[in-house]
Amino acid sequence: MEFAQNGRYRADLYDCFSIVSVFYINPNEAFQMEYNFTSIEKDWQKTWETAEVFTSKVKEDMEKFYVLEMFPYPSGKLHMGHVRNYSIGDVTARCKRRMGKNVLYPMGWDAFGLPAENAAMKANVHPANWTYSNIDQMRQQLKALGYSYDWNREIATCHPDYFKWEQRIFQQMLDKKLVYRKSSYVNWCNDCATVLANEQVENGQCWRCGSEVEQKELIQWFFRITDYASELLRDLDKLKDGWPEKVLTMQKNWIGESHGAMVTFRLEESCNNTDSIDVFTTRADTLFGVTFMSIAAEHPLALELAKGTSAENEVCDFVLKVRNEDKIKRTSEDYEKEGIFTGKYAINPLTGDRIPVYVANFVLMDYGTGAVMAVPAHDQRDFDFARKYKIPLKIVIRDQNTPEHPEMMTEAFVEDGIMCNSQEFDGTPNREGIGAVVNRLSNEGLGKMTVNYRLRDWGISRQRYWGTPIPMIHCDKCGLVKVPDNELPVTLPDDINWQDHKSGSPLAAHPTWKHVKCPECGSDALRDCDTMDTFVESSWYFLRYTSPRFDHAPFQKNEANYWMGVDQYIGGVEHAVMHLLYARFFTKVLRDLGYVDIDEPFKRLLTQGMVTMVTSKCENHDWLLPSEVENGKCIHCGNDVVSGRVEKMSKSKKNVVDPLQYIEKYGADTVRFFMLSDSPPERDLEWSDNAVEGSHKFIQKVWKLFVKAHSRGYFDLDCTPSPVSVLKTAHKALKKVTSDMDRFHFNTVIAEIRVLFNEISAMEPETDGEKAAYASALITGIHMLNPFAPHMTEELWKIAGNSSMLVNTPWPQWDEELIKENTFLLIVQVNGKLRDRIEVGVNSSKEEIESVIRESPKIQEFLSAGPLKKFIYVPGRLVNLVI
RNA sequence: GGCUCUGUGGCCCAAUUGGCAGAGGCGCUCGACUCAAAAUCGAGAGGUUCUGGGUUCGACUCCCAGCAGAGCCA
Repeated sequence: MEFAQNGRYRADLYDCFSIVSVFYINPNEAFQMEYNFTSIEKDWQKTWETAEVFTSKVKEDMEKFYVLEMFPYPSGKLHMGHVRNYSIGDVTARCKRRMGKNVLYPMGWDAFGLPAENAAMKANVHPANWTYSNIDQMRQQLKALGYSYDWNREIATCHPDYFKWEQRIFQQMLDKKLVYRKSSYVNWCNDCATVLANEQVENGQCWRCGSEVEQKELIQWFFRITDYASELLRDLDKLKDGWPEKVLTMQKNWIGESHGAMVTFRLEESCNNTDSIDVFTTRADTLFGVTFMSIAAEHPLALELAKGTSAENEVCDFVLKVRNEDKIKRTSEDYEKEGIFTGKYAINPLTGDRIPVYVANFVLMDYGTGAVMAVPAHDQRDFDFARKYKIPLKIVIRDQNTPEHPEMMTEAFVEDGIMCNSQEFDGTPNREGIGAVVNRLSNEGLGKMTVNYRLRDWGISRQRYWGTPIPMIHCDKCGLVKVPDNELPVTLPDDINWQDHKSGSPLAAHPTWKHVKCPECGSDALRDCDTMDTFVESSWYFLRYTSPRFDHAPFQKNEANYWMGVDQYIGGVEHAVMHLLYARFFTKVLRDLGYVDIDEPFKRLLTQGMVTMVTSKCENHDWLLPSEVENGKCIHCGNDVVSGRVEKMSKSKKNVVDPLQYIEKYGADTVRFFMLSDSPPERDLEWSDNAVEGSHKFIQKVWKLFVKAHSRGYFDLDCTPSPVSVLKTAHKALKKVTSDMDRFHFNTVIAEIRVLFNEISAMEPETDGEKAAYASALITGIHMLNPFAPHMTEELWKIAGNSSMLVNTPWPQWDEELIKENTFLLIVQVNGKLRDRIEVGVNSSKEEIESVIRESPKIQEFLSAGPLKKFIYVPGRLVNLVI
């Protein structure tokens, strides 16, 4: 039976299979012959689910493989970034499964967070209802894509059975002194009465209400991640084979280890019971050049020092002004450096010089001790500051070009040189001087070598509703008391007045929720009304997946030890620092709490590129959706549309397409196939309707080839395939595909599969042996295509007469004998330039090759031109004659 | 300003250890089919591998300098 190859047939495919096409073929066969992706995909999804083929269990005798994608926030709508992320993961999972690994491939929801509260305010729908209904929608969308998740392990972090254990972990961390409370400055919106994350501050204003954001000092809960700074840095080494270099670098920079010295500067007169200020410096060699000191506006002494001096009011104004400024702005290069003299002096520990103490706007409390020794002659920022405020400079390192007098300097001297004006250290190269100076300080009890980290402790308090309640109680008599074990989880109250935007934390504003009896003394007490940063939930969810319904602990140790670590983690590079660092931290903490025996959660990490698309702009209607552009014109006004840059798909630029529409139009297999076919996973992928169309055509072509072979009975032949070219191509492809799969080169895998099907479609088999070879090549092709287009290949597998499921069928093995070549095309170069190609035997010796070459007329020409100086032979590839 | 990554036909991208620059897709041209078009099938064109140096018998690949873009940090 031939397939109708006219326009109407194809149009029918597009119109979702009107009955017309059935008239071309036998009605009984029509059902199974049509590529009706809608029903094929639905049927197989149901079959897989019923047969529980993706359910995973610990099998000690099998090698495990844990594939994980960064779980989504349940916004309710899948976008192309998700589709790409999960398609990469699913191909990996399906492939490893068929290669004999015991695969764990779970999915769940990062379900706490602000959008649910915004929805509650806007639409008066409870955050829980909003979230769970979004989850239902998204789960359905994921299922429609045919991802092979073990849905039995699904978790939602907003479920009490999940955050109960987070509360337990919090309390255990508290016992281990890994949790503490301290006062710190936060972005605060007065109107919304809440803390804002840095990314919620836009141009110094609240992203939601637009009012001015202030810096407010607030008591907050912190995780002592700095206790693990050194291990987090050191263990990056264990990841260097499996993680992208750039992520490792980013983490390393973020932790920011620097070796230096802590130096104590005595205050001339003690202040507020403090008689010294500590500074951290990596440049102890410049200590003799210190001419002033700068402290942060947030430094506890900033206001105290000026008390009682004539400058008190001015300093106070300045400090308060600076404290309200955005921290990111304060560290930027073009920020105007300002400061004010507090009127007090510190003493240089080595020279005894009086050092004026300034408050400076560019010094942050977050780094080091919040106080820095200023060496204007050898630090550009200090230099600028000193010039501005007419503070003297002192040169303590010089080379031959250093001017005699500091006044002659036009910029700071930051190079290495020889120390001068430095007492006994004069003449010492400054690098050596660092250790020598610290030695003296340490002998005199005024300083010591120390390691400083840029990494700060992790502030986890959020004055929000939709998060994990902090399981603590404040009692006037007993202080901070843990909520007893048998009262966990502390759950959220349901009856919140969402129309009241102004009362800040909904938990604090709730009339009854916070009022409890102290578990220790029974007197009236208050619940802690903060909830945890949602990054906490995502810091251990991969462990919960290993025993998601376990109800005696966060997870079961033996299950976790079997499945962990994650063999392949896949997600966006935007989580390169925060999430991945927090998850690494939590893993180490849980290890130290005895829950699991691993040091690192993610063995291999793949950061997938973005899905990009060209942007379109109309001068009357601004950015346009792809659907608002027709033939280069705006559909609203007919003006020419200007195509902008290819950028990450974003709602603001409107260069977005909806995955669901494409699934409906082309099927999940086509969409998945396209997501992986063009670019390697770690690079950006440009969305193009034409290319998607191309993927669909290929999928259809495979279908048609297969159906044709089936109708001609090729799959029923009981004879040995002839070793024809197409069979050889199939086995070669299989070999390359198998190895490229491992390297995540899915785009080259797909290219290889296309090559095979191109050759198959060009072949007209005649003998039974050829027909059998043809069928065998098709089957091999289906095997390789299966992880990418699982539904269609499963259907074809069935059509070919198999009663088993392809998902359960082991990955095929190529026949090395079949792909072995006896000869190869030898490249002959003369002086590096290609001059001839000669077919030679694979096992030819160097001598045989040389004599063959000498017979080549083309080469003889060159040989006669001069003596052969060198004969280079690369076995199996080429020779190069140097003449 | 520092660090990292990327740069190959018009476009997305291959090229495994330094060894023939081209696998695959999109687009384009031509042909077959058609009254015509679409689709399908077949054929084909298309190059300073970002630039300039260096190492080498030989460089897309390694090194140095620069340019452009992206990311991270300051």
